Amino acid sequence: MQDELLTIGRFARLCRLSVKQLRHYDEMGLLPPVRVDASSGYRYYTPEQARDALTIALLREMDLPLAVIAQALAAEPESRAQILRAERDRLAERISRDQARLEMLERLAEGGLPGYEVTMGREPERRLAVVRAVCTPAEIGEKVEECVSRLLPVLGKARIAWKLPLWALYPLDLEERMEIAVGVQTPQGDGTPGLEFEALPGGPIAETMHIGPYAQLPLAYNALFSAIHERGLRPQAPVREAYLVGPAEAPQEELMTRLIIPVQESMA
Amino acid sequence: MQDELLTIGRFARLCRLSVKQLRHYDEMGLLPPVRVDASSGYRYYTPEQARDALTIALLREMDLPLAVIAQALAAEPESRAQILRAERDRLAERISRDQARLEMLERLAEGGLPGYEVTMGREPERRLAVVRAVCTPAEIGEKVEECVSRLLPVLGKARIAWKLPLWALYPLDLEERMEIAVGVQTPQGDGTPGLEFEALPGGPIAETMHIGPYAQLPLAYNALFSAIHERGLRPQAPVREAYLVGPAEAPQEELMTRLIIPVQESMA
DNA sequence: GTTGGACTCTCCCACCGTGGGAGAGTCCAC
DNA sequence: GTGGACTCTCCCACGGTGGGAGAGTCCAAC
Repeated sequence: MQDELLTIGRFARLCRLSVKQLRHYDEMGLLPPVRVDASSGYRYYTPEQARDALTIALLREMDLPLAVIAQALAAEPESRAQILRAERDRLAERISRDQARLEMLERLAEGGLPGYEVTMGREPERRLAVVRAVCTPAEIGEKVEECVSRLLPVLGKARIAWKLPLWALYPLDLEERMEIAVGVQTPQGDGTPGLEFEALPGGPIAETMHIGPYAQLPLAYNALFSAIHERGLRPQAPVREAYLVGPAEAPQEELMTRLIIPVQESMA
Repeated sequence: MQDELLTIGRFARLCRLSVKQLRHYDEMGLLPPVRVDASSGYRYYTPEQARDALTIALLREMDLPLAVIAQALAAEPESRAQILRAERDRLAERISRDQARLEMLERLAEGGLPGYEVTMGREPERRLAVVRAVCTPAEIGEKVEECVSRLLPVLGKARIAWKLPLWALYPLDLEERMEIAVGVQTPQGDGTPGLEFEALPGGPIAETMHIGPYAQLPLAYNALFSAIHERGLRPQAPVREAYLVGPAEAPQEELMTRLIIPVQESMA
């Protein structure tokens, strides 16, 4: 008795979808009714279509875009699994982003925005031995780690004396292609292969201390840049981070990072 | 020197916002420029406005709606913290929903949709002693637990003999106000205060077995309803779940739940 | 002065998925 | 054949952002 045709309203109730949704899925070719009456335009569905409709509802529940669902429904099981895995990864990434957001929001809600004390001061000249990398804003964490694990062996092999803390240098703007540098202060090492040098000029800077996970650094930068702009100063690249207490020495919550941004009087 | 005025482009670069965004925030009154040239319409910002702009950027980064950001900026610190806490809760809830989605997607990607074997069969008549509750789809889990912890003491006190498994009954449609029932099969107990009785008629049913967390039940229902509709049958309320292995006996991954939906030949 | 290039303005349209509502037409049971 | 429930199409709304058209403005270099 499968030939029985269902009007859109009935079919919608069966599948827990709205009539609007079904019409939309028809329009976009995702789930066309088996029959559309030529004169009245009425859509008619068969009960067998409930399988696809339910699957659509299920995948929508998981927030897959309709376009992706369309692909998945049309694909062979293997490439369908491929698509679903890709969506799973997308979702997993969103969750981890949201986790970071949640922790920041937590901190904001508890401590309020004024949680950071920004100090204007002067930095001495420093000469850093660095290694460099290019990355997107999202990759910063891993790239810095990678840089550290490239840097330390080179320093060791060349028997270069250096002192903590580790430093990292960043451009002022978070672009899709940012060049970063990770290094340590040292007077030695000229000409060591794999090593480059960065002369950080001394001068006026704004700084603050961030205590907590690196994912919450944006809070500190918010305070820092606010303070700089409010004073009518201009930030100067590169932004410098000094890792006073790093992940090897303490848990996430106790990491200490000193953030330094060189500034220049804007008009003077 | 704070009186220096910035054009929208400069200001946008300062705050890592796009010109479009700034114009939008102006239109909606969230961040109006200090000065708008009457004849040219040019917007001019002061460096002090960077604080608000950066805060907006920060909160947007955490996905707060602009309307909420506007509230938060305008509010006193205490009610601001209130707002942020509310947003935090919203985000936390989204994360947990996404977690459930992720697990389902995982299962879908690995096992594929055909992971469920649906059996058509017959159920005998059953008489359940139940307690009832009203809830939204999201609350089902906790409400069922609560029902169980209401049910068992009543049964114990009234010295009613009953047998496992625990059953739950649900309406066919997941509405905002769903009435659910949780109970056990027993021939006794008439008139016990706090206890109601539900006579489940025997007859044709469709069933499947779900193994895994309750958050993944939608997958099983998808298969179950698909099978029912494909055969041209009509599901009959109430949907029955039998908790063969519950959370007290096994970890999440090993929970066993039997899903039963009574059916009726659609035309016969 | 004038010119050119970088900037800005406003206005409209697009995305995504869904819902609301208008106004007209259709189905079916009584 | 009539009423009520259903369906149709078409447009607009939400959120926040971006793209692009076409016109106007600013400022520095010549």
